[in-house]
Amino acid sequence: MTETDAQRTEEQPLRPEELGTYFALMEAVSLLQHAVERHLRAEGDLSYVQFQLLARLAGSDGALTMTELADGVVYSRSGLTHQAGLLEKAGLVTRGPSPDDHRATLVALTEAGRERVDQVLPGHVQVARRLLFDPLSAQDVESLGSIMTRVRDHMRDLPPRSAAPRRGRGGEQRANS
Amino acid sequence: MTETDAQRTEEQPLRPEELGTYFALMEAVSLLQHAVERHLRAEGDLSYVQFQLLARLAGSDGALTMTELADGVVYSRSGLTHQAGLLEKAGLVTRGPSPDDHRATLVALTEAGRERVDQVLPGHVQVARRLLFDPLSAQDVESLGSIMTRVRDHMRDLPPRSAAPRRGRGGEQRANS
DNA sequence: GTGATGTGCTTCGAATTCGAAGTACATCCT
DNA sequence: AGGATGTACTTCGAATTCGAAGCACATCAC
Repeated sequence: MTETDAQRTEEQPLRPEELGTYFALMEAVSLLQHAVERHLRAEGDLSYVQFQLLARLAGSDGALTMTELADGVVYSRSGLTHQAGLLEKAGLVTRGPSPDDHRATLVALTEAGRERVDQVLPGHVQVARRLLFDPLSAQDVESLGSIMTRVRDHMRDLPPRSAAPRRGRGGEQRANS
Repeated sequence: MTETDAQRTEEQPLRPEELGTYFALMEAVSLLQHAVERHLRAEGDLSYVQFQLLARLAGSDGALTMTELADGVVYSRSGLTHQAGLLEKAGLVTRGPSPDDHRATLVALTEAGRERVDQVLPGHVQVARRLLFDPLSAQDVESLGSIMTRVRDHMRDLPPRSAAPRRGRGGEQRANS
């Protein structure tokens, strides 16, 4: 974190090295995500989002509010409402009002939900291992983890909305037609 | 530490190191993808897929068939048909029959399509730089590129089908139709 | 206490994606 | 040739996602 040029984020194009890295990253993750999704659908009749929600509930032993549950998984509350409704209809979670906040909804995992997670988790892990970790060395895994953790934390701290990132001095205008 | 190669892809759970790497990777790319998508929509009224298609056409100067164009971008031909139709209706590409294969459709970039790409590319690159490359050193970029290129090529070479999750018991035969 | 603002969640509509079935052309086998 | 198989692409229907608008509750100001 020593040499951080303040002007790097200006108008400079990406160098070939960076471009290749960017494309490889996006395509690899896209492939991985589709493979994982297909496996989850086949083995447990779950979408990736649904699995993420169940896994997050399994992780934190208590119940979570809709907003806490959505954090980092979906980008709209309505999407979560839909998925939570499906999971509830499938008997994998329960929804109930919070005693604390009477406008919040607490979501909790049912026994069937926990079983479903346990059912698909091994296969999920196996796909990740075969597609992602097999061609990597232990050193690669550590580097990748360090890099992506940094990137993720960086993005989380950035203004999530495009709300005035920095008092655009000069041309921010978009001559649209 | 002893490496049991043969059983790595078996039933072993991921070690905490690997799990953290996996989650960080997926979440970071998800965040990046959403940010990029929003930017493309705002600046050029394009979805990420549409931009990828246009960029791919701009890269290879000639025309491409639908299948070539879809490769690595969408995972169903029907999705490409839909998007190509939208792009054609917007005047960004043209579709015509191939003189070689009379069942293939050649897609080519129009002048307006090239202009659109040039219009959104700087902003796209800027988002990628700000979100992805800013917190990374040159060494990180190189490592990430090397790792993800390897992973991507590994996935491309794998059997794309998810068949035979277990040793083939039961029938896979289609005695129908 | 009453009103104004903010938070949590849910409909509602539009856009996108995929898989399965269908059509048109090409290629291979006998 | 003639027929079977394979390839390229296009409808068609189902499922998912997001954003905007709306409702219910909470919190703050006066």
